Amino acid sequence: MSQTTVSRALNGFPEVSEKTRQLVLAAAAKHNYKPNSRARRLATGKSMTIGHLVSVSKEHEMVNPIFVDFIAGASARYAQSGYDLLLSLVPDEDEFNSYKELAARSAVDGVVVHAPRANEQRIAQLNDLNIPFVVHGRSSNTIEKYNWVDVNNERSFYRATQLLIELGHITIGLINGLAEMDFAMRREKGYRRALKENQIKLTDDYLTHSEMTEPNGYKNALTLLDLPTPPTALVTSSIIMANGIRRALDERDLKLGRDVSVITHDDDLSYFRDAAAVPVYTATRSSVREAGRLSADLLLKIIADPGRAPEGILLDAELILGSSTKPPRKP
Amino acid sequence: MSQTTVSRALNGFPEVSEKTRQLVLAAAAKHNYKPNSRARRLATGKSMTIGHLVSVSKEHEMVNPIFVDFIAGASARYAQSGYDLLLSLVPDEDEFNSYKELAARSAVDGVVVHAPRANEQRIAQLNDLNIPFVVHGRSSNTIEKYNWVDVNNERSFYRATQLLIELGHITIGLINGLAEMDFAMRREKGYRRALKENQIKLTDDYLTHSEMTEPNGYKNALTLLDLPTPPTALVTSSIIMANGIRRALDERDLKLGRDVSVITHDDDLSYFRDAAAVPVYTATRSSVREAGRLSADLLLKIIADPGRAPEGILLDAELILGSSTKPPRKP
DNA sequence: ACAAGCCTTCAAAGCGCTTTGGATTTTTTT
DNA sequence: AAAAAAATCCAAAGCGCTTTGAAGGCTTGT
Repeated sequence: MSQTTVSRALNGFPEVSEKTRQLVLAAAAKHNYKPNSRARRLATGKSMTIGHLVSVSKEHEMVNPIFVDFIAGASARYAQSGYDLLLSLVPDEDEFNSYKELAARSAVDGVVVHAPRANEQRIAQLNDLNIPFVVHGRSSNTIEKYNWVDVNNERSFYRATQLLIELGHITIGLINGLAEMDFAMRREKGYRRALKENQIKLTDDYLTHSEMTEPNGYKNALTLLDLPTPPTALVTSSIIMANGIRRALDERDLKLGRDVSVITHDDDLSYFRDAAAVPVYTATRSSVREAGRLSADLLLKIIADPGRAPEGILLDAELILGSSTKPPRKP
Repeated sequence: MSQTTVSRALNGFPEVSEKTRQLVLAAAAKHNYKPNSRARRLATGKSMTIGHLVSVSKEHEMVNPIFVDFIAGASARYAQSGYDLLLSLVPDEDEFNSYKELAARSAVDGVVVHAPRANEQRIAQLNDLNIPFVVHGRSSNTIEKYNWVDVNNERSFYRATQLLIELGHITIGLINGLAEMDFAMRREKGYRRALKENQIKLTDDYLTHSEMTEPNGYKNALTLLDLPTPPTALVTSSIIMANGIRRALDERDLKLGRDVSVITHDDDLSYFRDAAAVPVYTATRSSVREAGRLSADLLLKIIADPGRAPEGILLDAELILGSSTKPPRKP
């Protein structure tokens, strides 16, 4: 049997009879034959690989655990379509060079961009490189068209803040992610809008920006609690920070909910799933794993049809009531 | 200039003069030329790719965040040596098939095995497939020779338990990872040995096994605290569970350290770095990122020299004193 | 000045597939 | 039964590199 026939049988071309195809498939299965990826990729001109470049800040060397869940969502989709996932953690200063290199040696058919900043250089750069990509998040100060999957951060944090205000809170702190991050900026915007609409004036002292680690949650909560007029409620961007906040409250002998209300954004991380009947935290919840799935689907669509007009997928976070929010304690 | 000369100049062969090489390099830099990965890999017969298969339990769909930090460590090493990192999250039931498929289509030059069980099938299977691999961890009930990088789990937990006993604790609980995991088994062994050497007899009620999530830490701590004779000290396998334990203590109005002592294993995760002058938790600490680096180095060595005798690298966790351990409270 | 020897360059083969275009066989139509 | 059409199959080219084996250009020694 000729090489051509085998190749066609394996790749589902119609020129080969069903009988022959079955024969080929049986033989392949028997000998555990799979076409060599390297040869196949050279012949087809496709890399059958999606790149995920996540940048690691040189100073802090930190990698946000949400990536695992995001990638868990995406990975399954790639596998279904026969794509491999190439992961690269790059120091943020040579982020662009990494993209350029991947493009030059054409190692990937597409990439997903993680953690975009409010004005993100990578988007224009990737458009220039002409390599299909999807951004997980958006970039506010970018005019270029691009594909993205994001949560409605502004609205979520507006609602969260609004909820606290309706409960009677006036002094509300925001423990946010790094200031340059797009999601952090949008969340701050939502927070500010709610305050403004309710004629609440707060200085920027009630606002912190940092990498969303547990220790930072702790530290920033303490900072806010030490203000002359400490907040009676906190909004925070990550359930990991919320863990730190709880530790700070604990140390100050304050009770979560009773003494200080907390609303957190909840990415529904598998190792922090707040799934009790009454969740621990009132939260703006949106599954980052689902975002991973959607991003993967979108990227595969773009690759299949390069002419496609850029698309944005906006996910609405649910506002889930838990036991960490109560009216402020009467003095 | 001929293709040969260019290829040799780029790949650092001695047959090309320094002058020519500089010329070639300059031209390559100018046009941002990088040899096409696909072609190069076919020609050399190497995939220049390392596979990381992490298995996702079908039911829980969970991915342990320690992978991010481990991979962050490994990824840098791969990049240095020109290797790509192929990440695949596979449902645990078709773990083996995934390896087989990777081998058949020869998509990787080596793999690292994550989260080995006490008797791990994959080791024999990979030896059969004859594909270079390193295990992050070990597998107790495996006779095969293999390369591994592991922490001295048994000794760490022996020391941790011993420390609690020396402080005066008698009733000590262990909140461990899944029972089938090798690390969990070893840690239990260390815990039991310390108890035994001190003639302390405890039923298995003081021992829990589960995936190491925050909610499980919480739940299991409550279970232990609700025993007729509640433990005055707890040892746990993950700082994420420790967060859950602290929540449980908080809910019971118990103070970490004062009322209940806790020692946790600390993988030094970037988002949970316990770096205060006096750490929050007394901990057996070992950087999983460092383990990632070492595993990568070892794997690259094996690939470069396939004849190499299998090697094991045993890391000793430090026992770090924090403020979560005190003598038991006098009743 | 010429042969020997080394340094440098090159043409061509080959990596293991897919894909093209043509050849062969089988089926259908007249 | 012969011709036309459809269904199969096949040989060979090509994907973009690396690598082999041989040729060309320089230098050195006599």
